[in-house]
Amino acid sequence: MRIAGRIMLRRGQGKVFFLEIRDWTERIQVFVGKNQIGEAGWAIAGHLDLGDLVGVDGRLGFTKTGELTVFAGHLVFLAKSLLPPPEKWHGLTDQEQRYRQREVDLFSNPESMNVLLGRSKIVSAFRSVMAAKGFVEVETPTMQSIAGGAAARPFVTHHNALDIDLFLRIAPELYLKRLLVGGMERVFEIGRVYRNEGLSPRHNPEFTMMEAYQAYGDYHAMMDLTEALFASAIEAVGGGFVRTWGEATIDFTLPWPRRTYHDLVAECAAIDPHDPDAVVERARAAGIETAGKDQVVVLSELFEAVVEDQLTGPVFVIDYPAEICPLTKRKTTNPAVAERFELYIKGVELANAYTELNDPILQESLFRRQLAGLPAEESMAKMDDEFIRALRHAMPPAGGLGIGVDRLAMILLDRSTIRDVILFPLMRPRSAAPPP
RNA sequence: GCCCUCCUAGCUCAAUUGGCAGAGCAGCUGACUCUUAAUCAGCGGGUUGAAGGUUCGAGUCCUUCGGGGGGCACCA
Repeated sequence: MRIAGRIMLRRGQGKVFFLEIRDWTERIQVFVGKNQIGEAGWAIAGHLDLGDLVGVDGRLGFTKTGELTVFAGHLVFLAKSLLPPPEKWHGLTDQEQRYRQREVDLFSNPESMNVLLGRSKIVSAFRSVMAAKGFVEVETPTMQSIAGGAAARPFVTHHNALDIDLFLRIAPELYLKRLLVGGMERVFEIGRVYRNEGLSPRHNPEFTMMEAYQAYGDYHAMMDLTEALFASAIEAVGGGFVRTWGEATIDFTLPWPRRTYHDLVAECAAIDPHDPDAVVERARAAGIETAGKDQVVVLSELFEAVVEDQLTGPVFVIDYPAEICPLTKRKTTNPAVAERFELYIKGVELANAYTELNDPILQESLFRRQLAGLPAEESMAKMDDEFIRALRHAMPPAGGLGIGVDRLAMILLDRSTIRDVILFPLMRPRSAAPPP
């Protein structure tokens, strides 16, 4: 049999020694004996160090102690490690180095390898589900002249030939909806979005979002799709539907509860959300500044302060106040309520979806309106003339969905920080001179 | 931006009240043909993140700076 991999351990015993070789799936022991591989092979073997990559041809068998072993008949030097590997027992434990030198982390800590391969399984599962449901994967601009589709501070860059500033996208939403207008009835995109905001265990400036749009669907269809996607992701990484995340236990058994925003505020804050005085009073009690802010902005901040942390299991929070959802269709029975949901798990927002607003007249007026208490930067409502023009050609009624892939990976792979599920999280560059 | 905390050999970590900077692994030399983080004998390896200060004496105390981690804020 023939194997290749990195030398992780070497145990010498005179004219025979044992190697532990690891590839990205497994480790196996190799027996190398002077009499067995001959003078030339023994000469090569003398130069092997921990960290080197070698190829081995030999017979598969068992040692005296019963360990599965490749008895080397021939050794091939594949690549030399000039730098010493991390300590063989503890591996690389320093967080900074694990992120800065991810390649070393990956080959020395199998746990890290499994987590990051697990992330890839989740993304593959998403693609399989979407393909099975007839969605096509597309790619839309990541450099945009208007950073629309979400509320976030964008990164700015510059195109020299056109001499224009461009924003790195904060969401692909508006372009994907233009594809609906064009007749691509089921589209999705998995890609990076960029938000110029702080770093935290749940925030990296670039992160991966999946957005999907389904013509003739609505937000209920998106809830069903979300459940199907998560179920498939859970099956892909294994471990069942009742899972631990840190100290917590999360039960993903389908279906998940669908609770209205209104009911949750009433329940968690113990007030009537329709009573403006009660909302303001309760918000002040929670330490929220209310002066000069619209009622819905206060309500929204109250929701975050009082409700979000109590949303433990997977729960769809549905039917948001229309004023804070400028891209969402209103309920035909109640125009004050938008057909939107957010999926929360242990207080973390994992998904956000709408029945998409497809009325160009209303959309334009919502883009022009600015809610009091919200600076332009924090508003989703940014005028995008190209998008409005597209809507004027008639966009089919549709459901749209966005899922934070990194946060899902964190929860399904039981990691407490988003940096553990991103191959190369953003770090401040080292100022010291790099090694030669 | 604010608060807490950490930074000692390539890696993992010690160093008592402020009193000679150490160990294991890795490396080098030697012994060993069935080991399991192999073992045994020996040898090298340091501007203790940086600069300044207090002190007879600083890895240890103080100040500033750099970097990391955690938390807060931000992220509707």
